[in-house]
Amino acid sequence: MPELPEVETIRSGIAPYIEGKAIKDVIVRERRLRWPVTRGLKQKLLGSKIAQLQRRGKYLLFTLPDGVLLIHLGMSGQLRILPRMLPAEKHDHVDIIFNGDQMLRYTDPRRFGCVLWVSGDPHQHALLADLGPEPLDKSFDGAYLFEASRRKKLPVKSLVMDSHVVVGVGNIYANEALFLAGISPFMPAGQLTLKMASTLAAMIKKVLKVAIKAGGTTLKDFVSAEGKPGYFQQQLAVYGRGGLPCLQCGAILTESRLAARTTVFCQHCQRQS
DNA sequence: ATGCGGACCTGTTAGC
DNA sequence: TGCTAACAGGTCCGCA
Repeated sequence: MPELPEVETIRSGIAPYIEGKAIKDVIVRERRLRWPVTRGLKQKLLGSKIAQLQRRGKYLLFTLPDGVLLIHLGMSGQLRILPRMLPAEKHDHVDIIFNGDQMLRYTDPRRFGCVLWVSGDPHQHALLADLGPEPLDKSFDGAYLFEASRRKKLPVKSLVMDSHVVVGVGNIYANEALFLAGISPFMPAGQLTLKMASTLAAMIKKVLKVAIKAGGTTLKDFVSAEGKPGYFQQQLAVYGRGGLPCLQCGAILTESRLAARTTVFCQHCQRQS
């Protein structure tokens, strides 16, 4: 479900409800996520206050006095603020209950996400240590992307979706950014010029920023912490528009598969090489 | 080292 | 209507 804008929407939506709140109870109904939910999670969390909620790529980091709660939503994860006593449904795997009347509920039908306790510096954790820069940071720019693409034969779309190169760019926004940059998703990364890499980096930033402002993209079931959908889908130029006319030139958009992911582009507007 | 395909899961939808 | 196959917003791992 979530790419960077959706995770950021969740982060900013949840933060005011939980920062400074003490944890009163923790209920784990299903430990079998991507990695097993940390044993003894309840003991780690009970009684402590969440100092802040940060994001690194698509990971959420809940900072507590003795460590960090690391949550990833995978493809189908949801994180919502709900009334404390709301009955659990089928895929409601973890509840974190606060003093007062609210809880944070983790729901994930496909169970590709994770809920892990990390003691010590979370950025040293194996899942975070090797991540690339944040796309909205200054360190991610054309020069960086150009350098990262040298001697690479893989398609440029796969390059920008590699979290070790840059975090947060999933299938929707990779398609959109490549369209805005006028670059074919299939172009071998090593064929990018510095100018193309600069345009692409700029378009990645642009599309992510606009999507964050819109509260993310709701194709099917994405909802924010408060249960509200996102609105960026109204601005998608290519994703989900295969077979429809290109908004720029009117040619029919091509839909194909690249690395087992749906890829939509305009053969006229997006250069092959 | 690089790049690809498979794997992990369930739910929904398209097609016969 | 019902069955089956394909597909879905992620990403780690093993293999060539």
